Amino acid sequence: MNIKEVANRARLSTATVSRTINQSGLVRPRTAEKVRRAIQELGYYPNTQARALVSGRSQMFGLIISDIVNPFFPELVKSFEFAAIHRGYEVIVANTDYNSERMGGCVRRMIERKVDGVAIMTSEIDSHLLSELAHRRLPIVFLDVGKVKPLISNIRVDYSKGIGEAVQHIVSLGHKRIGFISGPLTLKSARTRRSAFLKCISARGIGQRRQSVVEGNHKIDGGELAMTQLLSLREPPTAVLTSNDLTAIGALRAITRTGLRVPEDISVVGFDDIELSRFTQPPLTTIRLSRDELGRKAFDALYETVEGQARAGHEIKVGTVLVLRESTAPAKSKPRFR
Amino acid sequence: MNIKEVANRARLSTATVSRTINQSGLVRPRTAEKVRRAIQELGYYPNTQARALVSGRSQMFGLIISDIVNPFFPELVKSFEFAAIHRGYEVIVANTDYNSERMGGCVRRMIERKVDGVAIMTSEIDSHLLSELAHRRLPIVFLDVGKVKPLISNIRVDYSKGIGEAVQHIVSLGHKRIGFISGPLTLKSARTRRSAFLKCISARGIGQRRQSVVEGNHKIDGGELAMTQLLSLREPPTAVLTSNDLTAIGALRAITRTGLRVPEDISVVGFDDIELSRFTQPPLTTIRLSRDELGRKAFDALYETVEGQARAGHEIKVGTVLVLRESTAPAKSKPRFR
DNA sequence: CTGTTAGCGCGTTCAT
DNA sequence: ATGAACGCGCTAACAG
Repeated sequence: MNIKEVANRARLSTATVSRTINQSGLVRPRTAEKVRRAIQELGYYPNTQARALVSGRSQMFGLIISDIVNPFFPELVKSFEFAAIHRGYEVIVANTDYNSERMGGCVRRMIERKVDGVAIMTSEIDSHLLSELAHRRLPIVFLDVGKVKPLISNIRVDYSKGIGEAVQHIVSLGHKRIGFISGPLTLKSARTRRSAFLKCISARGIGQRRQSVVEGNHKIDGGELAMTQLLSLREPPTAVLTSNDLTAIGALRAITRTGLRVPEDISVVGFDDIELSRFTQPPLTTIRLSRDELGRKAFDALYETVEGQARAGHEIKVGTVLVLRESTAPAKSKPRFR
Repeated sequence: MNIKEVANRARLSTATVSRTINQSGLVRPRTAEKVRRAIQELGYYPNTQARALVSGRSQMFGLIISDIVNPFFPELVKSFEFAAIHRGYEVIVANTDYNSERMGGCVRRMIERKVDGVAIMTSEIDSHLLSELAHRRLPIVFLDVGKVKPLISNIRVDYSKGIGEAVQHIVSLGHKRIGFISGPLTLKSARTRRSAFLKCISARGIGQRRQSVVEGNHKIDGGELAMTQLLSLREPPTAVLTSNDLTAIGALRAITRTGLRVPEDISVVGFDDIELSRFTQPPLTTIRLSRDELGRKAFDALYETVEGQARAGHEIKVGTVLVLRESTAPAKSKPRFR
């Protein structure tokens, strides 16, 4: 089943069939109709491989993420794919499992499959991989890494706005001792969030103790552990910001387990606004980073670069915004500790 | 950058290079070494498209799921991909969004991309799509749908064991009124789970009222709503089984909101054992269906069919097993209702 | 407007 | 053991 069979059936040449399929406009409507009928009757689909071979474009994008099981990513993947399909692109997804060595394998696969571009949405990037990539003249879009160049786009997340709003919110509720549970500091994104928080705090002239900034692992158990640490301080914070929602959920658990209540005794703020956050007990006040937007804009960046004539890279901003729910409340004058 | 350049550099023919790459064994070790060096120096990767074109095999599998955002699927996708990469296959994932019309588009994409096989892991399948697929001589693996034929494999989930264990567990705790919250009955999988439950119940000679089997939507809000219905009955059930964990989490919420407690007042059992279930309040007793196993076995089925000489379909069983956590407890003699 | 034909990069005969 | 040449399905350049 190929273009030749269609041509035979329509009693036309393969060229005419090809032109009809590709809407080149140089085909008489009546002829085109014949072609379409033949295609219909045979249930013919063009062979993408062959097309890719001759055109040099695979119409595929790679999407590299850390871990599809992390609830941060599925929405990102979904919106990226949605945008892609819409434009006739296919997506190859690869997980690095937070392992920068696996990244090499992912990139290799992408190159072998001749993708037209790659979105690298992980927070860890091996720098010597970058040179390998640049070498390939492959359009890439990064998340918060490196700088814009020809072929290289970048999505910049503006953490400061959302975190600023959160700190403002917490401060206006009368909280004085504000803690922070970061992600694993090996992750660039975790470091960025942490320093954005610290900057915000000090900009407001709030004294910040070293010990009330602790490290989690961006998972529930890490959040729980970290919160337990904070609770064991002589003067525990009355409000805690976290580096992602899973961490916040862990914190919720630690607090509840101790017999304290959220938000009456301690306020908690998450980060990301994953689906689940609406359903925690209590629903989580959190800083939303729209993965939907991230995925869509990542695709757009690649698409613009590939289809555009200049092949220029783009710099795209994505904002964060505070979502108020029920895990934050005014500070008690005398918080009840055991 | 192609095989010809490598050949030139190694002062050999493209045929020899090709043979070396494909391990045909017909190359003198010293010659092969030359080729490898040239490949190394040029950083050459074979063009997968061209290979696919000539070999007729794309080394890609399609994976069709309902919705990557549904926490049931990411693990499945991950294990499928893991197995695939391991064997040199690439994966194209497609979401139907529970929309059987979109399924058509997904299948179309798969065919266009000339995948070597498709795993259809959604619970809804348009029957007239099946004929289209069968027509293509495309290896397929289904989940609980249809029967095994040449090229067509099937994964059968044995719901009865896990559900049997759960019912047994609940009954042995002294519960008499056992409710069930199903998934949307438009979904085959939901209907299967529901009827497995009903069969179990009646097999044990437990009277089952119609009204204590209600329909959810496999999401948290649906579970909450359905549980609210159950709670408003004159004699609400003292234990509730659900069609998936999200539903169970919704039920948890509804119960807690009413001022009742889990498991003291009402026991809840989930289904699937998603990651999250360990972290609910209380941790969820649930019937585990390993998505990991599902993904791996789905890949294996396709792989065996494609690489095997007989191209036969396979029937693979996947079991379920009860995971005891803390959302179930002995029935109170007189449950406290408001 | 339509047909003929030359590659795209590679695997695979068929020679040597 | 190695090389020359054909063809996979398609698009594009050139002819008509």
